Amino acid sequence: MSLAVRDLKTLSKIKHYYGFKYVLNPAVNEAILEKLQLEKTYGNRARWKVLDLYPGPSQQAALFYNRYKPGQYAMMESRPDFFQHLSQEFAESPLEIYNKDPYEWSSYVDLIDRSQAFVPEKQSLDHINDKFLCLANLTSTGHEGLLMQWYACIGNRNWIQRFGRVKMLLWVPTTAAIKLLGVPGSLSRSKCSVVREAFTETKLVATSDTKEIKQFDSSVMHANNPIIFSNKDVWPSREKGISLLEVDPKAHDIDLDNWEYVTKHLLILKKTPLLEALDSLGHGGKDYFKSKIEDKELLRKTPGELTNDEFIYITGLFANWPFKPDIYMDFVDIYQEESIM
Amino acid sequence: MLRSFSRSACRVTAIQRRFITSKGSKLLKPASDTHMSMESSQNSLGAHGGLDFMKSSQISMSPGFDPYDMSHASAVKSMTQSRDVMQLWSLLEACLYSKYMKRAFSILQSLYLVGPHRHYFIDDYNMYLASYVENGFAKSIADLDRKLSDDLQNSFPACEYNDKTLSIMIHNALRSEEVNDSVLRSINTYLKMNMKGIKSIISHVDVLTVRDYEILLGELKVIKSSDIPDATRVLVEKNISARQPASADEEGQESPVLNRTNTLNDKRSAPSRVEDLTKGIEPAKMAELEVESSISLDEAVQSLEKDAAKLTAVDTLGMRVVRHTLLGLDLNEKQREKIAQFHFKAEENLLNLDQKSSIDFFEIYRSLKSDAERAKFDEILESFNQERQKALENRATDAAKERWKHDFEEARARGDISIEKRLNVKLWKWYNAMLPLLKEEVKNSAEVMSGKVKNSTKRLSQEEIKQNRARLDYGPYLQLVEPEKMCVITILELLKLNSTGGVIEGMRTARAVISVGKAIEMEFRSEQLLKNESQLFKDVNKKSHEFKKYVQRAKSKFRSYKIEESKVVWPQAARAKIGSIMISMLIHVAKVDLEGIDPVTKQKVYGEAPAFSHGYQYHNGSKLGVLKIHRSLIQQLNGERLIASVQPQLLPMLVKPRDWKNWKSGGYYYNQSSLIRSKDSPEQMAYLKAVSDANAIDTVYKGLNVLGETAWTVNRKVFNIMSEVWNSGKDFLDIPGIQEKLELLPPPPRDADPSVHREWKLKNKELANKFSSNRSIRCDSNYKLEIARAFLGEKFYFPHNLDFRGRAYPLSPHFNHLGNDMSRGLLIFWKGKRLGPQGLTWLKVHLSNLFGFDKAPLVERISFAESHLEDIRDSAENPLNGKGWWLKADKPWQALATCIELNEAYKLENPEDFISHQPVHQDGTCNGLQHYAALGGDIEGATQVNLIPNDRPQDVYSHVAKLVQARLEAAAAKGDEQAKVLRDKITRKVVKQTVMTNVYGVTYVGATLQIEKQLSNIFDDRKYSLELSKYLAKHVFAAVRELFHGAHLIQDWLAECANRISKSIRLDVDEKSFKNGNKPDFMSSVIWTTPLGLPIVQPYREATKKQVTTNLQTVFISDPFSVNPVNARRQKAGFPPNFIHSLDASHMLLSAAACGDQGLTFASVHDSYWTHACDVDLMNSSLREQFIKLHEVDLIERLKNEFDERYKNYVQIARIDRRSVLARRIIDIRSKLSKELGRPATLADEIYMEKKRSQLLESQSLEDQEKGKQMVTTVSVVETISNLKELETKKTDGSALMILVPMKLPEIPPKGNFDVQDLRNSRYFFS
DNA sequence: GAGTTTCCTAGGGACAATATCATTAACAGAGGA
DNA sequence: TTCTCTGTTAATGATATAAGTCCTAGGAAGGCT
Repeated sequence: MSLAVRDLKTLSKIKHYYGFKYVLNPAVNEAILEKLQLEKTYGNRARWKVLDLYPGPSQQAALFYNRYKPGQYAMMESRPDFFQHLSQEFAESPLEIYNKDPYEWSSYVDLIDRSQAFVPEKQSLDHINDKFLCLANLTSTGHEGLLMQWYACIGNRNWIQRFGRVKMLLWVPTTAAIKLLGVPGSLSRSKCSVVREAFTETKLVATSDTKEIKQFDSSVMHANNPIIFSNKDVWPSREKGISLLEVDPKAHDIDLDNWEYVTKHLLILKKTPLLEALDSLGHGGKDYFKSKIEDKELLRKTPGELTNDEFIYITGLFANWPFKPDIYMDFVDIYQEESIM
Repeated sequence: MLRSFSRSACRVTAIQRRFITSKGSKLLKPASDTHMSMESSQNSLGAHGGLDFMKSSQISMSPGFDPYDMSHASAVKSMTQSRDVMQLWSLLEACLYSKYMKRAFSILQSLYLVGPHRHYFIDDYNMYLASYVENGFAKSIADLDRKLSDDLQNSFPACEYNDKTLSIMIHNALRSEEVNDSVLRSINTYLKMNMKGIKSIISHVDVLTVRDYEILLGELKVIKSSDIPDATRVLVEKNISARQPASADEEGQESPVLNRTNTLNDKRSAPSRVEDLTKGIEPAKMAELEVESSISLDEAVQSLEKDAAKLTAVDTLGMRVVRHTLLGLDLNEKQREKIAQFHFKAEENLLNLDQKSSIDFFEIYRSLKSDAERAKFDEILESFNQERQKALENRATDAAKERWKHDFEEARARGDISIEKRLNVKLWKWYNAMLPLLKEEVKNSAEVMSGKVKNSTKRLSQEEIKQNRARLDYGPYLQLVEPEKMCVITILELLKLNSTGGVIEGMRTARAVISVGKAIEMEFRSEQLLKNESQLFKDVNKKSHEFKKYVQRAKSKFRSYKIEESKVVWPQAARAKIGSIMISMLIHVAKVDLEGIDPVTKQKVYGEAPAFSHGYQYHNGSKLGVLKIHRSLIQQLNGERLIASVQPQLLPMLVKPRDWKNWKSGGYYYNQSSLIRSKDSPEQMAYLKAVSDANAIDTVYKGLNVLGETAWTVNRKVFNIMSEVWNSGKDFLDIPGIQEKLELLPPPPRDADPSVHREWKLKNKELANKFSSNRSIRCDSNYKLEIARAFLGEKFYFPHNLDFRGRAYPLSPHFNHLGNDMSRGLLIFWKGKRLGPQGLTWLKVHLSNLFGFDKAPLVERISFAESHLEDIRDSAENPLNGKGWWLKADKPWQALATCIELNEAYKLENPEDFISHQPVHQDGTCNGLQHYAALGGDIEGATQVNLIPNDRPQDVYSHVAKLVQARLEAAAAKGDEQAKVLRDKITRKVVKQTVMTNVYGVTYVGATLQIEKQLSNIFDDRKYSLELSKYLAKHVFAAVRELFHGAHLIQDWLAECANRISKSIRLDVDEKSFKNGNKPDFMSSVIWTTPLGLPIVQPYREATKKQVTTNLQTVFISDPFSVNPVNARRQKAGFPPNFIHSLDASHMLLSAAACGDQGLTFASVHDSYWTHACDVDLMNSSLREQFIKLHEVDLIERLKNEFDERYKNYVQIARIDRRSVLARRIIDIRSKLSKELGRPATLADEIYMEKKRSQLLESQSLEDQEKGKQMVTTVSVVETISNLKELETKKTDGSALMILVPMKLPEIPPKGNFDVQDLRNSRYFFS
């Protein structure tokens, strides 16, 4: 049996979209699925488990299910209007709806560990998990933080990523996609793009035809050749567009704590020559690294031009620095004191 | 009685008066002139209880006076100009001091171009000219003549010289080698050129030196002795007679200064303004008296000291006199010996504790037997302290440096090379490393500025070019203070800022750079005063003691003259730039030695690292520049006494503060402080200046001076106990214990659930927070204790100034009587008074109050103390090892002090004979509510807060608690779960703080937190208790509202007024305010005048901050001169409490003045008033009288009149239904207007139209008035409508029409029947 | 159908700061009229 | 000589940063009496 696929006109009647955006043109969604060629990764459909976070109007879910009929398709949605919509839509279908907030970490513990309602297979780190796929929509600007944390979870191997290298298909605001896909030396190079580089292989699958897409690095557009759909297919449609990312986690053995400290601090001074920037890592940083780094060419580069491998190299030196600062004291507590009588 | 009846009478008079004054003043005159003209009519104005309100409010509302609240465009223009002017001034000043005359001249040219400033331009030119002369650029008299005429005719044609210019010319003429005929001719010409009389020329003591006066008077005989300003005159005459003993008599006869008619031109030299130390005595007489006594002393010194066997050498004669006088007192042997050995070196820094062989002045003073002896002692101590104060204020940095050097040399002598070197040794090394670097930089920037380095001539790298460009910016400021001093300042500032701003082991960069810049500026200012001083007095014969007094007096006069004159402050950006230069140099050179473990080899490694490191940290995604201090240094700092780094401007004073005479003259001697500390609000400053110049706030000065006159000393017994506790390092009462270093929790495994990571982060933040707040409390306590230690046995004073609402605060922030229980416990009055019967009982009451037992009738409180006599004795004699009864008090340290005092008294046969120094406090019952009750005439409220006589004091808090209880019962009965949980938990303590702060406009959130603090003791679950607190806060608010209904009506009225004012538009706004469509920027802040005449301007505006590039990083600082829209929210929320505060401040100042008149020693903490135990009754009756005096007038009515007047013709925006008749008429008018304009009319156009109408209506000509009446504008249409309220709609969509309506303040709530006169018999009003 | 309740959203607040890029304004200099 | 155009630079404005997201007021809607 096939699930009904609602069109934009119908779905736009849902009252609240809670700041999220969805592509509601079935043709576009079909084209995307076509392009992804998920069947190559997920051979065993019957044991394939899909977790759909913030499914919203669920057009994509319906299309997905119709196309692949995975063994288990679970949706996590707690927003009243959407939950209600889903309840009606999929009452008689094999799709499972869980009234839990994907924002809460505890929702996953409940779903997976406590209730055992959705138990994915844990797989080793030498390949992408071929029984578990995660779909999510994080297109609300307010949820950008969550997106970044999910990326961090990939590095930490916790959250759903504890089941191995779980592929994720993420709808995100185009601005976030731009930030994540920044390459060394580009304008949009930032810490989160280094995170992306370190932990994942991320591809731009599709993006709306808004003007921000000029800011994607040309190499990205070239290599990923994304589907560019009309922003009119997005609901609710504003001037800012959304993009779909295909995230394939990588295995890594990075000394995370030190690496975080080093990248975070160096990238504040994106355009300052590395030698100078290194001084901001701690007392006497300049002298120490100058004595350790042989490659003077590297010292002339700026943090914004460094690749993750170079960051890892610097992290290694940092870790062996006898007088390195305490990286866990790296925060401030503003708003105390200041009470001048 | 109905309010409307009593309220209207006053209004008529106000308007009439305004009419009179507005006719009398000219529009374009500078504000101060306008006020002068008003002064003449002031006598008729003082109708209201003799307070200064009327006089002052009229000044600030006079037509010519409009400092800030003008139309947006003109405000922006004038403010940008005044900002430019400020910047130019500070640059000009800097250039002059560093002798860049060329650049200075070009700055002058820029200043000249600033139109509105033209009026004052001559002052700037004079400054330039004086510097030109002083630095010897004028080769001859003719040379300068040429320059002057050339400058004034060609460069600055619109500028005219004034008398000061002439005095500079004269000074220049007198500089020439010999004083011959041509000099005389020139001088005569100058004198003839006077604008306001010769006397006016001669009055410039800041230009003319004593020697100048001598020549003018003695040799050339071109001026009369009576023309010379008082303080200087005596000096000049004495000097002449010293030089020419033969003619001394002759001159002497001429000199008696009886001429009192010379006040016309120069107010400052008015003889009635007697110098600080000689209050009340005519100067000339005083001088005579002193000459006599000191001369005889001089002789006596010789004879007496011959006998003294082992006197320590004292070099100056003055100090010999001091010591001599001390020895002449009736002292015991031990004291004599101490004095004999004491150095009496004023230069010895008070803070150099280890080197100070201390002498307990207080102990000596207390042991004196007669009043006469005490008076003599006080006088001599004052003159010694005068010198010490000067040394303290001026030599702080040198003293620090000397100490470092000393320690360094000592260490070197010992051959000490251990890694843990003493801090001072390090500092000395840094200093020595930094100095050459700085000198080089000073030289470089000097070269850049003098144009020697051209970017084009030499091949410079991009960076050097950039650096040179920056040098052009900060260079001038770098030349002002000796490099040596700047180095010391930088080091001290950075150490002082350790662990501030929430940074764990360091500080915020932004704060650091500004602090350093500011400290350098401060140094420059006081140095500048000193330099000028020595320059002008260099020829004065200082050898004899007799002269010292005159010199001192003349200098002090000169100083306040100079302080008043200074108008420049360095722009924040300049401070930051200078600071960053200094800091980056220090970062470069300051190193610490380290040892650590190599993570790879696991070997011990040694190294060296910069002591400071610049980096960044994130907070919520925003970056924060931080300056980290190396951990090894932090550990050392914890153990050090950092007292030396406290700026002297932050310490109590050893002598009586300079009296407040003027809005920027008072307090410290070598540092300027302003009457009101309104952080960068030029708006309020402008108002303040105007009323101050018109002498409309003399009561304020008087009150403040009384506060400043109170002499204090440290309670040695309490200090010793505290010191013992402190040194144990354990936590005790509110002093946290020593904590080594911050231990954070280890991170959880990486693959733990994200929620675990989150928990870990939160916990660590909490730990860090706790750590640093403990650290800062301990550090602050350390400051207090160390300052107290330095001032042990000393007599000292707290100079006060006001916050923007008029509340008084001591200028010295660390240690003062406003501080916590600990500071208060340490302070006692210098002066002692016999307890007497009343005093003894009050002391007991005081103790009872300190225990929190303060709401019982006095008898019960007395018996409370009496029933604990044994505990008191135990606490006093065995504070740390006894039963520790005092520890149970609400305010333990003060309780301990009182226990000791009582115990001492009871040791006497008759305790009433005890001489007590302990301040006894009298606190109002929720002082804010007292004022509200008086304002609203609210009988029930008045009863609750003891305005109405009663035999038992009322306890508001218990009462509110009861009401809340009742509400909870009711709610619980309805099945409210939260109410059920809470109903038996409501105590007085739970609601107390909320009730108290409710008056002061505490927000819902704030109240919730307060209550949560109390509930957290009962409930463990933080979340749950927070929830309950929220619920309870609502009930407490409601209960207070119910109980003080009248107060809340007033409060709401005040808030609504503020709301409307801050959302109103002046008629002369322009389009710029309308830049975002129909949402104009509102510019009017709430302004009112306190009963004492102090104008208050609420400073809440939307701050605009900008990034400023400095050497280290950019810093984000706000520009105080930018014109910003008001922050309506804060204006509204702030006004009710601020208004009440301005009233309690007025009450305090009035009481202070009254108590001062009665000879009481008086101190106050806002609404807690202190005096000697024996004087409490006297003070109490004063407090009541002054409260009555304050509230006799209907203050609310008067406030409304003031508002109506000040905000007359303002309009506000309303929304009405588009379909109404009114709306249609308005649309009609608008379309007509559009047609006339040939474009769509905007709100701005409408306002312009309305402005024209109001101008016509207010015009003098009847014809114009008639025209105005005929005019139909969108506003005039609204005026005809009476049911506007009904038409208003809240809709924001198309159905609503935005219209302008005249701003109208709400009607005053009706006043109740309470008569404030009843207060006179209420003895629990303050208790 | 009026009023109450509930739920959403905006919007205020503390991106209570800083590096860097983009855009605009100002300015100087050259070249043409 | 004066004026206009163009290239350069200074000044100003905008945006991203990290990564658990605070709360409450106000308004619309929806479901109830």
